[in-house]
Amino acid sequence: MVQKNRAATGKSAAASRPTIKDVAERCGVHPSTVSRALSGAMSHLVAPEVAKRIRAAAAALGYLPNVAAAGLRTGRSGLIGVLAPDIADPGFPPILSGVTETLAAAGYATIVVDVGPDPARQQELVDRLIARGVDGLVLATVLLNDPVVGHCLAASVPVVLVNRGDAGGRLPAVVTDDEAGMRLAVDHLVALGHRRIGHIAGPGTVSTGVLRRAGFKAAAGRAGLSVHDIMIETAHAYTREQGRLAALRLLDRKVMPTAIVAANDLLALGIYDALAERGLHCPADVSVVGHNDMPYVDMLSPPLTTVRIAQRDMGNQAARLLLDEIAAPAARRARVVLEPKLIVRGSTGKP
Amino acid sequence: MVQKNRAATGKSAAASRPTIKDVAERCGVHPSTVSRALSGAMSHLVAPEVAKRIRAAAAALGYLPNVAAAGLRTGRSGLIGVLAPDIADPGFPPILSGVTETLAAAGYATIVVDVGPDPARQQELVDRLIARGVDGLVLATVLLNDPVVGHCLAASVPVVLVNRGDAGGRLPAVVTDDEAGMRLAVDHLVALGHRRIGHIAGPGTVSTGVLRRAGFKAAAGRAGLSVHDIMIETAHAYTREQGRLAALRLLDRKVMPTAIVAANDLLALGIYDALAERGLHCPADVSVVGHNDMPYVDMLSPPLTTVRIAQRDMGNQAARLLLDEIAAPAARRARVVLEPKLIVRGSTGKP
DNA sequence: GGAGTTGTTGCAATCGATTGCAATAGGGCT
DNA sequence: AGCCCTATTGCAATCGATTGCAACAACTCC
Repeated sequence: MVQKNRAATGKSAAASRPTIKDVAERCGVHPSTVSRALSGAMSHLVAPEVAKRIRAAAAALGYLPNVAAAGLRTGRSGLIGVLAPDIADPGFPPILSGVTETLAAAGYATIVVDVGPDPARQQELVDRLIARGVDGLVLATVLLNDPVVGHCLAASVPVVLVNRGDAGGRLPAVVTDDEAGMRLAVDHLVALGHRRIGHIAGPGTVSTGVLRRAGFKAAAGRAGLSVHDIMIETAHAYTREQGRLAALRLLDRKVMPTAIVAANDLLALGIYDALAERGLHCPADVSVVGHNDMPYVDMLSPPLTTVRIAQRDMGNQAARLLLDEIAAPAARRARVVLEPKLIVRGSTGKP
Repeated sequence: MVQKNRAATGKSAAASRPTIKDVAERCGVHPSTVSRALSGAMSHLVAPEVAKRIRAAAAALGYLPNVAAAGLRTGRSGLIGVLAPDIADPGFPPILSGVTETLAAAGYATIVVDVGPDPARQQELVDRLIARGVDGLVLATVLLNDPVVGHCLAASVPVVLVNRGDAGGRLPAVVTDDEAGMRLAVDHLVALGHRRIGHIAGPGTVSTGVLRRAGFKAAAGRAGLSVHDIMIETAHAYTREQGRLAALRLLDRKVMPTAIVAANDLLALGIYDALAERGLHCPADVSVVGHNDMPYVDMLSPPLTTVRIAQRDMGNQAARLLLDEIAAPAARRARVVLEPKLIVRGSTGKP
């Protein structure tokens, strides 16, 4: 009687959604039959006419299968965790967009978590995601020697790195060719006639920081610049403000560079700030090259010359790699390296 | 023997994480005791010394409670679904950041879903989230008369709207005072001496589109402008490209406006594009005012004068509202309206 | 010394769906 | 007519954690 009542009340029965049992009762069949009829893989086991009746009843009741309950039984949650350094950083959304696009197409939902500055917190967040039963992890946050890598390996949960790699190459990753990107930037400046070139490097703890710095030095050497021609300052974080501070340090040196290559567009924004502060003009006094080609840098004054990396594509590929790994956990650790491209705009000119 | 083996093998036992049962066996107690010891609310029911032993064993095993299983029993998942119009739109991340910040502090994780253009898809995505057992929903995507509102009401799942409202005010929402924002913009331009002012309105299907358009008209009237002084073009979407097209329509009229107010910063970017295309200069030929103060519009050329809305705060308040609603489903439908602020930069000047 | 507390712990049902196995019915075959 | 095979369905265990209820011990109090 009670059930009858509940069924009759229908949706006004507040929080309690209809379950597979309600559908079964309404059709006079066993819950397992309903499960099979709605399942896709097992639906060939149920008579077509009965299946149709069940689908109709499910629709009429507004039945939605409880994914968590199914996941408990099957051991797969259909959830993927994504660790982001900072969602508000305009460089990240395109990557995320690519990741979710590919994962959604494969039936996965994504939980995005902002890590913040504390790396210890990162480990805890990974645990929280594992506790939620994620089927895999995308990390856009790893440091070069990050304990979280070992942690993930120990937990034997499928993981891919995106945008940043780890030192040992112990996990599959999708990154860009950081050294090639810097070579594009330096060669462009040298071709314009620059010889005193500065570099604002990213933090020494992340792969893009050290690889782009190394790429800068290598490219300068290959172009025939001496160690006295180049000057490097390190930004302590990939932020506009840290870019400004590092740029000021560069501009206050005895001999000022005629061009500056930033490891990141956000740092380049900071260079613009510093130049304005010193009353200098770009590109007349100092040329500036960014890195990443984040959205809308073509609207800056002057439009930013920068190294474009295929962020959305990076996200797509990372997702695909993760799906592969979920399907075949034994698969080899892949490392995809994407080619960057120089986009010349108005922030670079002859010295 | 088998269990013993598995326990001894420890973490190398591949996919199978330790369960509450493993912890219980290791301590020689019943699983329910472990649950209580680790629970927080029920931990006062277990002897302190036993609790300590249990916590130690849990840590040693690397035990993480299976959130999905707990949720199945308790009926709460600790998940909140967020529907976004477009993660890549730079106006959205600050809102999202505020939402997740407040929700994370309350122990909730968020699933962010990009809706895309198709509204029917939105309904399906809501269903998918409900099937995942979300405890609440944040919608940043609703149209003025959106069927999804009724859908959510029928499903009796806690919901708040953010940034955009619905026509009937049937759901709690956190929005900005769109009409006040337009008044700020129009008054500023009129004070500078402008009389022929154009407006690029957002789509007529979303609240910000119609309210800002109405606010523009009202402000113009109040400032003494006649209907012949003002001219309005509608953008079919909040994108740079649609802004460009609408701006071109405005610039090609017989009498050109000396200033244009955009319903959105992205549309304002499109105005910049259109001006460049026609060889016009801002603010010398045409002044431009944006709306939202999205990140880095201060770096544009010229820096954009715009109406700032407190996006992060908006996200925070929306999350808080949702938490209230989850705690007390019967609570009254609140509507929080935030005050916008005019940020004057270089894109506006005398006509 | 017996009754009544208080503090701890175990038992077993439960959440909703999935799936291997058993059971049934009906058809075709010899 | 009897047997086997196949198609369809039901049964019951299971995933991992939570929680009301019962059981039990130690202790207090009269």
